[in-house]
Amino acid sequence: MRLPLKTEYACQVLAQLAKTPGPNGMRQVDDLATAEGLSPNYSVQILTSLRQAGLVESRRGKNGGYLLARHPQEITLADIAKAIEGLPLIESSGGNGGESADRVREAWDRANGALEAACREITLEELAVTEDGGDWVI
Amino acid sequence: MRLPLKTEYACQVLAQLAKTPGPNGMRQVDDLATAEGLSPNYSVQILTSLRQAGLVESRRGKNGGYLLARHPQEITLADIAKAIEGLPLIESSGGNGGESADRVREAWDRANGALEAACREITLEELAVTEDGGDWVI
DNA sequence: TTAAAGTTGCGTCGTTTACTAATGTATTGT
DNA sequence: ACAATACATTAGTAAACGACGCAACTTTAA
Repeated sequence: MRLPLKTEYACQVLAQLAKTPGPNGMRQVDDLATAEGLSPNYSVQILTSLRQAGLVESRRGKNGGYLLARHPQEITLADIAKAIEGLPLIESSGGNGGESADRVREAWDRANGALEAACREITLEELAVTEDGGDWVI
Repeated sequence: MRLPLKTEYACQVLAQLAKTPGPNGMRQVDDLATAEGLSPNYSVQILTSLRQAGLVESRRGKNGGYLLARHPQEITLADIAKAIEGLPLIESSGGNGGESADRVREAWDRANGALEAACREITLEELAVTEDGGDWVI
């Protein structure tokens, strides 16, 4: 199965935000989009999802922009994927009434659980490592 | 992301085969398809993929059918998914040249590794438990 | 007040998925 | 040998989904 591009883009945009130091590290859409090779229009839609999920905050009007809602260590791949796609990460389709359908679904549910656990251990901080070691300040 | 129906169906068909006792437990397409609520035609395509991956064997002609190529304990969700979709289980899309694209991909590669490991621990035997405890004989 | 910036919703085009159908090929009972 | 049976392969297709682009609206700083 393919990881949705939107989820990948969300990770990139957040990584970019995480590289912006300080609690007032605000960045504008065009800036983020350019740095990650995305269209500004689509980036907006992604950032909107992230805001609705509480991962970023926004300021409107002149000098507006986006900033992380919490420390990069407190944002995981699971959070990001949930914000974009919702949980579960792997969703099994309907169930067709076949004899083994329920058992198959249970098995994949367990696989999904393992994936989610792994994603909860991978934080935004790892995605935002910059070559000069510049780091987030409280 | 959605687990492809085809993968789910493959699990169901294999579970059905695993319920057929004995090393000569052969089943015909129509039989398998009916038990799992699938169309015979589509089931054939799935079974063909499974055969090409070496998970089942087939006999043509009168009294033909399908049977497992090895013991249910030796067939895992990872094997099945690989047969239908190929590895990796989670494939990240291209990479757009963005600043953080590589790091994001690495992170999801690790998540994929965890998922694959979990899928290697879930065997066909668990999918084929029958109420009367009837079991596979060598 | 005006220009800059985020917000929202709609539309659309291309790809993928989940099939159906038709035709081919191998095996076996008689 | 032959016909019935069952697997094999390929082509085609309709619906759903993903990945955007566009346009109109709202908020805010200067």
